[in-house]
This record gives sequence, structure tokens and C-alpha cells, in this order.
Amino acid sequence: MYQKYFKKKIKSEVMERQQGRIRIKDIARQAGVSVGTVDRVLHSRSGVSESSRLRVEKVLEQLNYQPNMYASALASNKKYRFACLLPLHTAGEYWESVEEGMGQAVGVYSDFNISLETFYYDQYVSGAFLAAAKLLMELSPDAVILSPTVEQETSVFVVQLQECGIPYVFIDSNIPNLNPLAFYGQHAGRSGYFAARILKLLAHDSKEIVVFRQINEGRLGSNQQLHREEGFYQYMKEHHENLTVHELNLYAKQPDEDESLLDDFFAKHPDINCGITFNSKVYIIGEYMRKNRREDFRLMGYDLLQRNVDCLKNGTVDFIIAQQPMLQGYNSIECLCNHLILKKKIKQCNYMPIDLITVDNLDFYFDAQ
Amino acid sequence: MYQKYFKKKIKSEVMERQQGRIRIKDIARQAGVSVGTVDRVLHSRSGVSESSRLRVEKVLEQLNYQPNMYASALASNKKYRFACLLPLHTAGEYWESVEEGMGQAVGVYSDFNISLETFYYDQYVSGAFLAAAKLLMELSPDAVILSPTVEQETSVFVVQLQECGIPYVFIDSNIPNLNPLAFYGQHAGRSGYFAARILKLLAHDSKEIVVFRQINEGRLGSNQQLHREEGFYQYMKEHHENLTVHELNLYAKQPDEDESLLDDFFAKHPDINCGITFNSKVYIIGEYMRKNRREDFRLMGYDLLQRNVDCLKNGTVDFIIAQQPMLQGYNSIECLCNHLILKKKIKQCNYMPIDLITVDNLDFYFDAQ
DNA sequence: TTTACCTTTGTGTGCGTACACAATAAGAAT
DNA sequence: ATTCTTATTGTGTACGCACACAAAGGTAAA
Repeated sequence: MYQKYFKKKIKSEVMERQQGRIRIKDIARQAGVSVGTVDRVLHSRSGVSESSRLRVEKVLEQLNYQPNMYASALASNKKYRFACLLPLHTAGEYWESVEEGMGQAVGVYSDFNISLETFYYDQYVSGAFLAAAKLLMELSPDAVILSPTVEQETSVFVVQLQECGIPYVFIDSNIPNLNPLAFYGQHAGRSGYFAARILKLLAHDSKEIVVFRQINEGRLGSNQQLHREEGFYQYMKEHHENLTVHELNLYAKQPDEDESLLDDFFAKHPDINCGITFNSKVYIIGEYMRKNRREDFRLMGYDLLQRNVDCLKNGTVDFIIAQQPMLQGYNSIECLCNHLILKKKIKQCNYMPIDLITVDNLDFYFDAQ
Repeated sequence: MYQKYFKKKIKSEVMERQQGRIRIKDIARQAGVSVGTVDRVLHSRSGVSESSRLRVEKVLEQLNYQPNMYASALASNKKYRFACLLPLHTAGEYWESVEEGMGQAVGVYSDFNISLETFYYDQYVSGAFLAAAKLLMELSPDAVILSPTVEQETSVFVVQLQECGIPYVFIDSNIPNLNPLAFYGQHAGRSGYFAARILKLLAHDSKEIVVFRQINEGRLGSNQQLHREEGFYQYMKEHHENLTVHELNLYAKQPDEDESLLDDFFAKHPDINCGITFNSKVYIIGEYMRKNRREDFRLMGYDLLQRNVDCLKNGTVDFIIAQQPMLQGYNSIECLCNHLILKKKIKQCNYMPIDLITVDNLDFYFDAQ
């Protein structure tokens, strides 16, 4: 009859007894010792003779013992306090999604008795980071999640964490030599490089484009933004060296100020019809274009804030590059559970995908957990 | 000093006793009954008086009891057999990634005593699906994952599953009126619409483009492919009505045959420099272009098979649309665990993101779990 | 030989839940 | 009143693991 089918069995890559997993009891019987001794070996506690330790370890390896993490977590019956240190932000901002993801993960892993307390600092006030960090440390948390936006203050704090043996996870941006347990965020340089390729497609044959920049408290954006710009310019240098890239600095203090800056710029350069921002506030430009009925202007930006989504939908923004902020938050909590409770091995550097969003695939972006 | 920070506490949205979660024991004490009675209420088993049932239910709601799923799974000590029914495929094909994702999930959830057995059918041989399904049913699985590629045979099988009360999950493509427990896959129409927008950008001002199609055993591709095409044509109709779209049917029987078809086509249409495929075999075109040194040809396709990735890297393919096949596999297993073991609520329709991949963001696509 | 002390090993209980079984109460039948 | 039946409720054990404590064995000192 039909020879056109067959089957295959996957039973998790764990050795099995008749049916069901190897337990500590099985190891004990095989090695001729009690479960207590096996337990001591597993947790490398003292009080085991060399001979039985070796015997147990051999059987452990032979049977490829994998502990039941849930039973283990249940028995240990510990509570875990996680603390999080984030830039102060208002509703609708990027960091809110990160927090939402963390909240989701806390819910999912609530059976592990975890709790999360978040502390905020104003990234534009010198010393605020360390002040918030001090408050945080009074909690004596079991692990910390933070965004290393203020590099040198972060270094100071990280040393404290290391002294206390508290593991810490970086989120959004990375400082590799501070050696976090893990990092979740985008490869900013590559995302700028990618953005450049797409923008050049959008720009068609235009000879000039514009980069809108955001200046906060005199600082030229975050490290993330700077790295995106670097990637962007690298692509343009490699592929379109004779393209003219203008830069326009905005300040987002009073909307009027930005508006007149934009007015001045486009009065001077009426032919420029393509631009990009490397911060999350492309809606400022989008809303300006809508107000001034410049429907020909092609525009790109970062992050799916509600106002940016609105711009995508009304066509003033063509593309948004997203970086799964919710997933970053979710993963950072998950990572701590895996490390502290389930004792799984953690991958240190975790780049988020560089997602290109248009009005067409927008809906499905949020669908993915 | 610094007023620029504050804190916030998230402790999972679960009511708590002093510290730690509400347990069955707590409910029992509050309601003035034994844990056995609470257990009977929780599982709506018989043998509880109306009065105590009401009392328990009231306390349950008051304290917002959330069972510890891991303790529950541990105590119930059941084994779960999952079965999977997929199209027969060779190494490097799309379905292999789906299987990889399922394998990963089986590993992650191995503490729940789950096992997975996969059955294959030749989607081009009539009756093979149901023959494989019969084999599958001999396992008497607790749940089934399948790709409903052969619509009418799927209908027959689904009726059997419903009669046996076996939950089933659709993967890759959906047939909503067959009412699966869940569906994981892409919105094919929208992805075609999205593809059209990007392709038009790539095509610049070209007046003609080409769609390469794959004919298997006389069938014009899967439902997925057809829906992508529909979305594609819809976009073109709405936005670029006077664009000429050529279609070229290929057969992938002997490479020579396809090659001469391509030769003929491009001899007849030497000016066409932009094309797309809606199946996963864009590498056939990419490799042809490389062989014929047509570096000007702009090309798009679907799915990150190794040969497609190679084409992305050597520049013969510009964009690939991906659909997270690994995540589809992973999610389908996870969904069954959530439903059967953890008793969580399942979302029925789960569209995967429509991801646009270039050589720039390729690496990070695979990084996301 | 007895006692003390330390090393090594085994046993018991608890984590929160599920389920089998025992116990109790209430009512009906004798 | 006694026995039987049935409806209701409580208790005990198990799941796999962690950890406290008890027990056993060995060595050295008194």
C-alpha cells in the first residue's frame, strides 16, 4: 500500500528507566548508597568519603542524571527578590514595554516565589543612578537587572554587586567588560547599518537625506543612538559615498522650538525628501510632516511607541525598526530564574532581532509573545 | 539631595499570605474544611455538600487562589504522549526547523514527562496522509500536532480526533473551521502584501517584474503559497496597477529543465531585473543568477533554508521573508503543555511575525530563542 | 575498657498538590 | 436499639528533591 510515511521518536535526550526519568533514588540504589549521600555529591557538600563520591559520580554520569527542576524548586522553598534599575520614564515610552515584559515573566514564574522591585533614576542628573542604586542595595536582592546607560556610574555599582556576589543582567545596551551574567539588547551598530540599507532603498535616487537627532540636557543621545549612527554612516561610506547626509539637531524642550528648527531646515533644503531618526521620537517628525502636508517625505525611525505606530498607520512614517523591548524584559527575568532556580547554563550575549516594521506586518509583531 | 528616583513593587498579581503564596491548606482553614474537600471542589469532583462547596468557592475567590502548577504536575505524576503529523521532507528543508523547535521544547519541558512521536506523509500521494494518521492513532496520543496541508484528508482525520477527545494543534497553515486548539503560523495573505511593498521598493522604476512558481506533481504549490500570491497581487492592484507581472512556472524535477525554462524566459524578457518566489526555493533562482553572472537582478523569496542563506550572503538574493519555523514548533509543544498539564488558557490563533531578513540582520534572527 | 570525638552514612520530614482510602454522620430499614 | 446504606468529610501517602537530624563506624585519648 502506502510506503510514503514513517515515524520517528523523540523522548527528550535523557536516559530513562523502564519509563519515566532517573531519580536520585535510582542513582542511590545503583551506587549502593543512600539518597542522602547522592544529594551531598550533587550539591558538592562535605561529609562524603572519596570512595563513595567517585562511585556516585560514575553512576550519575552513566545514567545521565537530570534533576527534576520543579521538584527541586519546590523542595528548596526559597524566595527570590529581584531588583531592577531603569531610567525614569513616562507613559508610552520605550522602557514601559520593557517593564511590561518583566511583569509578564514575574507572572509566569510566580510559582517559583519570585518578586521584583524596580528603582528609577533620572539619566540626565549626575549621581542619580548611584543614589537609586544605594536604595536598591538596601533590599539585599538576590539578583539585579539594569540598563547601563550611565557608563561610569554603572562601573562603580557593578563593583559593589560583584563584592556582594549578586548576579546582574544588562538590558538594552551592553558594556561587555563589566561582565554581566547576561545581556539582552540589540546590536546597535548593525541595526544602523541595516537601517541605512533600507533608507537608501526608500530614498530612490535622492542625492541628499537628513538625520534628525535628539539633544537632551546637552547630551547627544544614548550610546545606543550613537552606535546606530555609526553603523548608518559606515554603510553609506561603503555603498554610497557621494550621498550627502545632513544633520538636524532637535531638543524636544518646547515643541515650538523644534518646529521652527524644522521650518528653517526645510526652507533651506526644500528638495530633501527622506530622513531618519536614531532615537525613538520619530513621531515628532511624522507629526510635523502631517501638519505641513508633506506626504512625499519618506521617513524612518526606531521603536514602536504608540505615537510612532499612529504615524505608521497614517503613512507619515514608512518604516520602524523595532527591538522587542517586551521580550528583553521577559528574557531578563527568565534568565535569572534559569540561573538561580533551575541552575541552567546562561548564554551571556543575547542580541535581539532587528525587525523592520511597516503598517503591513505591524499587527503580527505584537502577536509574538 | 536627589529626588530624581523612586521605586515600584511588582510581586506577581497574586494575593499573598504573610509572604508566599496561598495554598490549598490556607483555603481549607479559612473555609473550615479539610484539604480533601477543597481538592474536590477544585477538580469539581463529586461528594461535596452544597454548603461547603459554596463556602470553599467563596474563599477561593476571595484569596484569588492560584495553584502551584509545578507541585500539581509533580503530584499527578502522569505521562503525556504527543504525536505529530508532518509532510515528508529532506534535510535542509523548512520542516526540519519546525521539528528542531519541537525537539527543543520537548527538552525544556522534559520534567513534565512528555514524549513526542512524529509521523510523516508524502503530501503529493493521495491517501498517504490518512494512512499515516491511522498509524498515529494506534499510539493513542494525548494530543496531536499537524500541518493541515491536505485539506480534505485533514477534515476526515480531525473528526476522528474530535470523537476521541484528543486536542490538536495546527502548524504552518490554518483551516479555522476545523477548530483546532491552537494555530501557529503566518498570515500568508498579509505576508504577500508586505512582500509586494518591499519588492516594489527594490524594483525602483521597473515596469515589469516576474513571479517564479513551483509546480509539484501537477499541483500549484500549497495553500500558503497561493495566499501569499493573492496578497501580493492585491497590493500591486491597489498601488501599482500598471506594473506588468510575468509568471514563470518551474518544476524542480531535473535542474536542467528549470534552467532551460529560465534561459528561454530571460531571452524573451532581457529587461526584467526583479523577481520573487512565494515558495522556499528561491535558491534555485539565486544560484541560476550567480551562474549566469546577473548581478543586477533583484530577488526575494521565503524561508531561511541554508541554501537561501548562502544566496543572501553572496548577494544573489536581496531579501528573505521568514516566519520563525522553529518558534512555531516550539510554541506548538509549549501550547500542549500549557493546556494539558498547566491548565492555562490557550489563545487559538497565533500569527507569527512577518520578518524581513537581509544579510545585515540575519545573524540576530537566529539568536532569538 | 570506657569515653569522647569526628567522619561518614542513613532516615525522616516537608515543599504543595492529587488521590485512594478511612472515618464520620445522618438517615432508613430492620 | 441495632444494623445497613449512603452522603460527606478527613487523613495518609506519594510525587522528586533538599535539608536537618539521627545513627553508625572509626580513631584516639583517658
